[in-house]
Amino acid sequence: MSKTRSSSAGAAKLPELPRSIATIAAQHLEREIIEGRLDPGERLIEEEWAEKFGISRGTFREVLRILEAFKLVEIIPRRGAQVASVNRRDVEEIYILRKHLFQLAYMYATPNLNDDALRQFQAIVDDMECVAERGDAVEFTALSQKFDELVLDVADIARLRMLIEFLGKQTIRYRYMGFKIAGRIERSLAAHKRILAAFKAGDGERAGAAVYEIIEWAGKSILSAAFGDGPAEPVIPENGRAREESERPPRPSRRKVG
Amino acid sequence: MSKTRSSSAGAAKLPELPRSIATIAAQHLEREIIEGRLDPGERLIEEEWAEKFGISRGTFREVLRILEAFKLVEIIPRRGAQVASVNRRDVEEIYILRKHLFQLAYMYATPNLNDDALRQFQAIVDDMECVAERGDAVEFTALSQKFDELVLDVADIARLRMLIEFLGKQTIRYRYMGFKIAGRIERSLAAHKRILAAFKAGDGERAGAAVYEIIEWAGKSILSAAFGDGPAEPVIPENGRAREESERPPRPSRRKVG
DNA sequence: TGATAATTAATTGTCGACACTATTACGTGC
DNA sequence: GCACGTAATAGTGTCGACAATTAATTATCA
Repeated sequence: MSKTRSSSAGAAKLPELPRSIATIAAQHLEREIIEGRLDPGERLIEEEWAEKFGISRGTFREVLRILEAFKLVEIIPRRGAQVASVNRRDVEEIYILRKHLFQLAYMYATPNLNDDALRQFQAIVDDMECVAERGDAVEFTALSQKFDELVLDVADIARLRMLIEFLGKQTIRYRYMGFKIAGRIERSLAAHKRILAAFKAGDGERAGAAVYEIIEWAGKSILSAAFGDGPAEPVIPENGRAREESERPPRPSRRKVG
Repeated sequence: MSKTRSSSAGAAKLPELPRSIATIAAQHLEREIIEGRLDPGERLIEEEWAEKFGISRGTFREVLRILEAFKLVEIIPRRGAQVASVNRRDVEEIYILRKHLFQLAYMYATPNLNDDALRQFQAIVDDMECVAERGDAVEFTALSQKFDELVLDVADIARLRMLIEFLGKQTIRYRYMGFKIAGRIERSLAAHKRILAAFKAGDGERAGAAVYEIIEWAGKSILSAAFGDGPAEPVIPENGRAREESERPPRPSRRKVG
């Protein structure tokens, strides 16, 4: 539904340009990584995966390059590729940016809202309310994402969507943890109600502030859920400042087990 | 100097991991595109360029994938790659985001400032003042970029830098136009003085507001310089909203001339 | 027994070739 | 002269093979 991104009206019917095999394979591997079926740091052996996808190594190499650009895999020259790992600091960073970017999206969306869009937002919030009673976290998250998607459609800044997607892909693994966080649904629902009200009032500032807050809260929750509490890793720079490679699997071991 | 990004202290001495040939070639082609030596829409024939770089087509294909991720080339399956084109709306978008992202950078940098960093900023502004008297736009721009780089170092949010770079690469072609804009140096110099003062006062808000303004102004100037005035292309959607592919070279013609 | 050096195996880097497709150029009929 | 269909050609899609390099294993020596 949000896949084709043909949000509102039964819009466009682009010629649906054929996607290259590399792109398709990239999307598949991306899902594997994003949805956590592959562990961070896990090696991605070209021949192995090429065979899995039924493509040649050369083509799979393109796949790796694509995913490298999204920071989903790390390519170490002459040593191979591995699933990118995300440490605590990375998640902190991403959530800092995420909250600001969504704030922008919601702010820029507001003046573009029309009655039709407002109705759609209202419908989603209604659904949320319904789902919240059941306590269905998975479905609630889907609705929340639908809401965000629609906002991005309305904001109509293609690159803003790209930036958010770029960051989002790197944290979905962790966002799934959000399911279990106590009070998440209630908070999020309340936030969305506030946002909807702000939308109706044409108050972009307030809408933006509301997402900002809820994302900030979500970020903190996920951080403590995933990495335990404490104000970020102690981060004791060796010489002034050199976090960077602080935490990394010792080295991709050649054989899985032996 | 800003190349190695070893900002302040004579930091780190990472093993300087060897870069793959594809990465290097990608950087070269990137420069060609970014610095405007290749026209937007120009076809990039694999064999041709592979030979130019002394690499094989397969490797150049990786190059194309890398640059595609940065939106510097467009790959149309079964039809080939071409230098990405940027229309007026793209530039508008990019500048909207650019000003917000830099605002963030400057805001987040402020609390991290120490005396050493402040001295460096002071030095750059001094240089700027000097260069401004000569009216050397090129050198002034270099200093301005150095200033930005340093801010990003201090802000210390790796992904913020990435996002800014991502957007920046797509507009350098146009930013060069900024050289010629009347009053640019004076305005920019004044802005940087304000920023420096804000930094010294530890006032991130003010610093952020200052960059925001100067970038907004720069964006507008470049827009009118590059595309003429008028409030964005008329953008008359065919069916609700479908700008997207509005303006694009008719199709990459097979042969250059005939 | 522990450390170091030679050997072996696994995996990446790179290339050249062939198959396939889309675009152009040409030719035929109306 | 124009529309349509057909042949030629440029260029991409894909593959398999070989060379180079790194990491793991074994052998050697103190």
